[in-house]
Amino acid sequence: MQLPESELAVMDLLWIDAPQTSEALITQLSEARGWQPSTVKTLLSRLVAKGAVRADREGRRFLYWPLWERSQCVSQATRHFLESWFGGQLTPLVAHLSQHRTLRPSERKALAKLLRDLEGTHDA
Amino acid sequence: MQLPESELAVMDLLWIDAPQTSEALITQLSEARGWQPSTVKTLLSRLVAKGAVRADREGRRFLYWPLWERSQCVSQATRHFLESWFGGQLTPLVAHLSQHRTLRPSERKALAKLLRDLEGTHDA
DNA sequence: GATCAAAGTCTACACCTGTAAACCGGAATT
DNA sequence: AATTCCGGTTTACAGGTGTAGACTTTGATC
Repeated sequence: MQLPESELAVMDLLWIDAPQTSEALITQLSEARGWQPSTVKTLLSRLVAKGAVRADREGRRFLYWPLWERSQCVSQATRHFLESWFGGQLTPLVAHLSQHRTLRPSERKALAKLLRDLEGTHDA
Repeated sequence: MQLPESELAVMDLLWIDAPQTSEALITQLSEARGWQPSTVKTLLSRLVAKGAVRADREGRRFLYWPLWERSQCVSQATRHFLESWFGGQLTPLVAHLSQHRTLRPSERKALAKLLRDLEGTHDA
């Protein structure tokens, strides 16, 4: 469930659209990150090896599907991040951001709205 | 400004209280993480090497001070994390947390209050 | 059927990280 | 002065990560 940076780049593409051929992934990542085809192939192998991606043979090539769900990975990464820096709490993170001007007013408003919406939706 | 997990553990102690001797750090980390004295020494060396910590000779031993500011490191780590998973935005993170029941009501309330407070404090 | 090209597998290699033992120099103690 | 002990420096070593070349296989083409 742990995804290093470069493997994440591959997963991100598969989460946007699946299945995809290595060719498609190579094209996108070559452009977006300047990676060589080999690099992408290696990453795909590693992802398949760790069970994050499934490779279905389709004729001569493979079709790659993400097996790990994005939301799962996000949860994991988020938990880890908050744990490491904010005692596992979200509030201190927001406090930090606001203290450092990193929380733009638009974001603050969006957040406030989101919280207002939640207030009703969720149970007490 | 990048701090791997284990070095962060050392910094966390120095951010709580500085300066500290290696002995003090070793004691705490031996207890908290089960690390051998050598491990802590290695981490201190690495931190000094990368300029995150200063070692001031005091008689036979050193006193260690954090040079990197916690808030700086937090900002860096946060930016990186949000960038990696949420397109650099905070709102999607909160949305994710709320969708996955990871946002306890108490946290939600604390957050709402924080945002209300900010509303006045900050400029338009 | 021989050949080519593309997709996949193996090998590589340097750097980072976690974890720690070995060693060394000087201060404290006997 | 000899010995011990403690803090600091060096060396170690395996596993993960970024990045990619070399080699292999297999369908496609001449």
